[in-house]
Amino acid sequence: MNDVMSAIAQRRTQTLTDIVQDEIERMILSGELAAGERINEQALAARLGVSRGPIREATRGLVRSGLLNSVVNLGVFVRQITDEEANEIYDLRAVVFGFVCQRLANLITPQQLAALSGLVAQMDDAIERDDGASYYRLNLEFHDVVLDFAAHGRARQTYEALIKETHLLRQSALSTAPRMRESNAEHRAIVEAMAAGDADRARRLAEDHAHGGKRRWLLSRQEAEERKEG
Amino acid sequence: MNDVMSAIAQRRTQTLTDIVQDEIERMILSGELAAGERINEQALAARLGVSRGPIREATRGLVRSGLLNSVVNLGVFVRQITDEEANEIYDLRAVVFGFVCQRLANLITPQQLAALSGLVAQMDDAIERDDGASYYRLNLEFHDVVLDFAAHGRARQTYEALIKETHLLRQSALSTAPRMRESNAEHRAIVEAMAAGDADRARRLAEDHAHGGKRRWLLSRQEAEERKEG
DNA sequence: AGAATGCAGACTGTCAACAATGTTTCGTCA
DNA sequence: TGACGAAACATTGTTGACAGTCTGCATTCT
Repeated sequence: MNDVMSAIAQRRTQTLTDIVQDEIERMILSGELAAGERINEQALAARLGVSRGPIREATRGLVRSGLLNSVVNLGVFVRQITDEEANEIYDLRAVVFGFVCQRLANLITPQQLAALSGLVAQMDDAIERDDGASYYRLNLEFHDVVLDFAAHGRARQTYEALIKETHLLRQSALSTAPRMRESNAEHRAIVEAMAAGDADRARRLAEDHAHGGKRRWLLSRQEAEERKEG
Repeated sequence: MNDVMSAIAQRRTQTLTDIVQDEIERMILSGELAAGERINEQALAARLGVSRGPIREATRGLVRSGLLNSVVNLGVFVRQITDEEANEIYDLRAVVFGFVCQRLANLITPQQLAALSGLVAQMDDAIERDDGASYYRLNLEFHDVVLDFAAHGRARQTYEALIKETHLLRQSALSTAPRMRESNAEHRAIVEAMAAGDADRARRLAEDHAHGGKRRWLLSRQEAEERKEG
């Protein structure tokens, strides 16, 4: 019964194009589609059991949001991000996250502060247990919750679009314990600035934290290169 | 001869969908399509002499970039921006413009400084001549040039997307002389901060300037309301 | 042997038709 | 007269087919 309801509701609010778009997005972010790879319309249409129309409409949207790029008469490809573009994306991420934290510092409630502190504590635990997977998940949740609390829809939207693009980098998310410790210390400092109601400091720390993310990315990439060469 | 070349080049780089997309975007930004208005696929297809396929693909892209929104089985509509959304967009614009000016302050050349100063002077002239149209054009050019000089593709892209969204507000661009003077004084201050190499100050001034844009928008809207009531 | 040409297959770009959904009009009944 | 229902119309969602373009390979010519 509930299935039927949800199926109908689904059908009422989602078109095939929407479903296909989500699916392609998922395939890209999960790495199922590698950067630079071409999307074969016919093959994908056959696999999903739809015609090429919805596929083409879906890819159009993803082209516009930067996940794909399109070449006339050749098709659409999963976007390959250059180092320079990655740098720029990180820059903007830092700026937007800084803004969000500045804003949140001015309107955060004690309950929200407790929630953020709790997450930081949980991340500390995960580091002690050397549980990288949990840390990764909690880290995502921390940023997600901050975006939620800041209650700024457009900032959230922009930030999430940027995050999706960085996912195109397919960077090894694995991080060493020292790096996780460093990152979480920055989290704690941000929360403390918010607790003190020091919006400017919260902003500066948040920007530094995001830039730290770029630095840690560059480091882990460099190490990967060295492993490959050695 | 050159015509042939360009015609082929056109065909090589632009598909019908691209052309339609540009056209719809133009129609929205020029006000030809009002906010909230529905886009009739058949009618538009007939007018442009194409089939509905390219129209649908084009609208999909514009939905993704926020200029249109789509309702299943009803069609796509020119997006209507609420006051809250407009506020949020102005917030982000300020943040991005601040970042751009901060960056530019660190790498601007004497020639570029001279170019910006020149624009500020021209705007002063336009104000003295009470030439609102010229001021409007020069103001756009000033921001455009700043974005250019800053050489940050992603920031430019994000900023321009935000600008397009604010165009959905269809605000009377007319501005009074005192307001233009205020705005241009802010321009001059930004350029001076850049000349001094004071990136932090340039950033702060640029953010204030963008927030001033929001304030001036609210004022002119309020006046419009009062005119309507009175 | 190497370069140019022609051909076949695969794929994208575009279109027209069909199916499903929403809206309006008009007639009927209380 | 006004509310209700059904049929006609308009519009979107989806599909399959056709035309144009690109790629790779075989063939031909030098």
